[in-house]
Amino acid sequence: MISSPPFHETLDLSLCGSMGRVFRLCRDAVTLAVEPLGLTQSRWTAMIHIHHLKQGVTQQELASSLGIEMPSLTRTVKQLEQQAIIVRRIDSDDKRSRKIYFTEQGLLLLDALRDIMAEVKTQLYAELTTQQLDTMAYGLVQMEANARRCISHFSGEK
Amino acid sequence: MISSPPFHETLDLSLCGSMGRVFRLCRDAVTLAVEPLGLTQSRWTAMIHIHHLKQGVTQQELASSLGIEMPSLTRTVKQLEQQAIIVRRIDSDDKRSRKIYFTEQGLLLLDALRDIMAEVKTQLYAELTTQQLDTMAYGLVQMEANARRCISHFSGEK
DNA sequence: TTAAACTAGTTAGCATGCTAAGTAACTAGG
DNA sequence: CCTAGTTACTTAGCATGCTAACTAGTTTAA
Repeated sequence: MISSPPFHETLDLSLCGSMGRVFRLCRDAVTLAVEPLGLTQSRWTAMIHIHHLKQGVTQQELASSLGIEMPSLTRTVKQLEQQAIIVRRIDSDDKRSRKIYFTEQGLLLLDALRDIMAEVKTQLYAELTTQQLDTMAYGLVQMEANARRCISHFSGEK
Repeated sequence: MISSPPFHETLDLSLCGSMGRVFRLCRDAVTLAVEPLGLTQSRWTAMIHIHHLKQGVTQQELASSLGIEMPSLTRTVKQLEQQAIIVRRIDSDDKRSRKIYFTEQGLLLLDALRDIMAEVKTQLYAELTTQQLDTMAYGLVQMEANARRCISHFSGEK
């Protein structure tokens, strides 16, 4: 157990630097594993979210699920469409929004992706107990709330 | 306590997506708070690390401390030098390496920065016990090791 | 001692996040 | 019904991470 030095000493330095580094490494691990499928990080992440949200999701909903802004998503969905992994159809009820569906080819790719991800995930969570993972999840949720409060505090102050 | 649903359900979706999102939010919180100082995230992060590593640190050492690659750092130190926050001097013992020092102006800025960061840090860690923070730190260290192993596994396989 | 290998740093160009500002479609108030 | 505001999406351009490939010192070994 790496319990000393404690968090506020180990990570004080970079504050959230460790989180960013671990995030990039995990991302790279998956991206490397799915490389044979020709997907980048933003593309495989989006595919997984589309799958969980069910097909016919709007870009707005997808962006929100991914926790990114619309312009960031626009680029990714355009690429997925160019690769013929998804198609976008204008919603007949609201012609502003575009609903996303997997193509047949996209569905095949999704299956392959999910198999590989299950494998990688096991490796990334190795040596961590469910309880530790839960504590981390709780901490992340709490820090997210704290950060949002902090951001509105400082931007309101301006 | 947000203990249900557990980690592997809440975060399965994005795998490390939450981490990335929280990381970006924390970063934005600090960057917003230090905005009056005219610093971007990469610049204030580098300043804090230079401070902890002591002046005269090489770019190599700094990049390693930040957990980023040399080319990423090159851009940042160049900007810090342009802003007259640091100076770089060629090491007389090894003319390839450039050692980094704060200017007087840079030291003043550093003090202001550290004051603000102490404040923000308190807000970001609010509602989290030392034990929870330690568990998170431990988890991050473990996941970092897992990810590195995973990456070498998959790149070796090619 | 001199050629090969390594190391510190740079440059160029990609991936992915963002904000600001624009367009087109929908909604609500007069 | 028309204007004003809102909403979904796009475009343009910045910030920061990366890899690949270069320069120029340093080290190693024949």
